[in-house]
Parts: sequence; C-alpha cells; structure tokens
Amino acid sequence: MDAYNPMSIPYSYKSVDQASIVPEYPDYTPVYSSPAIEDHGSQSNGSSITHLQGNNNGATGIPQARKATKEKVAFKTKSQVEILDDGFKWRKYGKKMVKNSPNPRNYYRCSAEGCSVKKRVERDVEDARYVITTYEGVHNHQRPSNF
DNA sequence: CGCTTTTGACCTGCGC
DNA sequence: GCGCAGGTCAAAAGCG
Repeated sequence: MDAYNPMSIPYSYKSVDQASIVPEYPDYTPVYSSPAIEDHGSQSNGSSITHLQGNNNGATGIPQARKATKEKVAFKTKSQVEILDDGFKWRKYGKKMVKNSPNPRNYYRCSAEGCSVKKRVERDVEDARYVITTYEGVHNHQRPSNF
C-alpha cells in the first residue's frame, strides 16, 4: 500500500466536491457525528457527504447521543480504488457484507500503537465510482509519511 | 523475518 | 426469547 502516493492517484482524491475537508487531520470538519446526523434541509444534493446506513437500524428513531466520545466523520470520495492512502498506515481487520449494499464493507485500523483510530471504507450503493470513507477517532501520533 | 492481508466464526445490541 | 445486522478478533498464508 505504499506503491503510490495520494498525490499520484489519477482519481480525485481528497479534492473531491468537499475539497475543504481533510480526513487525515484531527481538526477536520465533522460532517457526520454520532447518531445525531446533521442534515441541512436547505441542501440535499449539494453536499457529497452521504449519511451512512440511512435506514439500517431505523425505527425507534435515533436514540439520544450515546457518549459521542469518538469523532465520526464520513467522506464520499470519487475514486475507483477504496485503498486510498491518506498518509497513515492502516491494517485491515475485517470485511463484512452489508445488507443495504451489494458491496462489502472494509474495516481498517491504524497500525500505529496507541492509535485506536478506525477507518471504515465502503462503496456507494448507487455510484460505484464513489467510495464512502468513515473515520472514527483521532490520530495521536505523527503520520509515518509526509504529506 | 516482519507485517499485512483474508476468511470465518464469534460476540454484542436491539428489534420484533 | 430469538433473529438479524453489524462489528471485532483470531489463525494462517503470502509478500516485501
């Protein structure tokens, strides 16, 4: 996963529609946090951010924020490869097939010790050319690769 | 040699 | 109480 640099990716990496959002930074702008989905009724197709599992556990309505200790951010990147390298070293620790999507969901974890940051990568159900990356937690160490 | 990846099974939560 | 879905860990194999 070091055969290429994010800058060398022929696809639109972080410079997607939400070029202002940078997932590899701890101070990024959380668009999707906890069950409390922040949805702007003003715009629906304007943002490329997609609400993951829009109706997975639906019913019962979203329960009250359950200890929003972790920062959860979802990004929709226009890329054909879900192995986007953001500068950190990720170790895949699981794959799962979600019912809402015909595509599997990959679970990555920061290989850095002490860094419990988790990354969830899933392909868009409607647009296979888009990849939804969800970052959970914040890195507490310097990234091995310069950016 | 070290580390990462891969598939399956297991566990937990809650939904009905 | 059981089932479903999602999430995580584990052991083994492959590759650099």
